Amino acid sequence: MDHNDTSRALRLAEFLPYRLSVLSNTVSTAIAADYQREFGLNIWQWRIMAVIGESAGLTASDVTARTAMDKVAVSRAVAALEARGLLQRQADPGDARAALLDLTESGRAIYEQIVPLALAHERRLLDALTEQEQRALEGLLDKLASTAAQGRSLW
Amino acid sequence: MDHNDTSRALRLAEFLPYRLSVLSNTVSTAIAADYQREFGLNIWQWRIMAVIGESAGLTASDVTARTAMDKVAVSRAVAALEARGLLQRQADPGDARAALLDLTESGRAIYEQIVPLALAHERRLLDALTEQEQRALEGLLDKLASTAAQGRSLW
DNA sequence: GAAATATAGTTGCATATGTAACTAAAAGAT
DNA sequence: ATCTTTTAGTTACATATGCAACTATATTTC
Repeated sequence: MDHNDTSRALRLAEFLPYRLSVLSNTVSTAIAADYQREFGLNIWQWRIMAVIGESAGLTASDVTARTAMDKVAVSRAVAALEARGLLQRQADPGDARAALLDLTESGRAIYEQIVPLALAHERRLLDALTEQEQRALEGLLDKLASTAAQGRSLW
Repeated sequence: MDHNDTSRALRLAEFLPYRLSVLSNTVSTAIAADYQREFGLNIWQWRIMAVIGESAGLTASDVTARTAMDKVAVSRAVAALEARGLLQRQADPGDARAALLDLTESGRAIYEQIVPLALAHERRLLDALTEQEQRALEGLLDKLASTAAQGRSLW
């Protein structure tokens, strides 16, 4: 049975999509628990704070495009952040349907606290790899992501 | 700003946990849509069929241990598969609480059809990589998974 | 410059998922 | 042997999520 033979047996533990899913879930769950405990934020709220903290004045649509979240998830997370006073909406002068999003002062304060935590999580993972492996990982993830995304549009 | 400096800025698009999550979701969503359309199975049902197809006679607990699913998810997916006649439970002679799970004939028939599809999905991803990159990926995923899992127990 | 079409964002509803509580059987302790 | 604790699996409930329908504004077409 050849390695490329698609008629070979399938072992779940070795199946790439399964492994990616388990790895991603393990990582995300650990981080999510952390942010929930420390700041009462879920993953989606945190993602939005991350992109707005990085570039203020984006609209919800911009956020949707940059976070791989759907617009409903963005809408809900933005509403929750606004309700908590971490984020504010400003009328978009050029488009009355849209709103420009910014962190409030207290949102910014939390953002400044989260970033180092997030980077520490990432670092803990990357520290298990050599410099060379880290670079290899970058490249592999890029390739896989673009291959996977391609498929999506073709089907 | 040094690459190892945790006080550096955070860019979501380059943040490893985020990239893993997006990649895993893209892959899983594509596969899930496929299995849903072709066989009416969701990811969890498919995972259970995969492990039972691979080793018949496991209990739900065994499945829980091998699939990184929680026992409630396993219970529900097993119930759904049984209701559709794809899987059957047999009393465990040694433990009256447990049941031994097996694919039915029609379950087995579907299993035989899914395996090549699943492998084709995997192959499409891996074909974007050289042989060497594929081996590197294996190793990196192993390292990351074990590092991530370690964290989980410590926290 | 209407009418038709597309886009930004929200809401409602149906389903999925996670946590905790539960039942029944096993295993361990005294 | 009985009492206690653990384990297998299910059920109930509360919350999260995804999809479709909706409102309001922009954009395009004729």
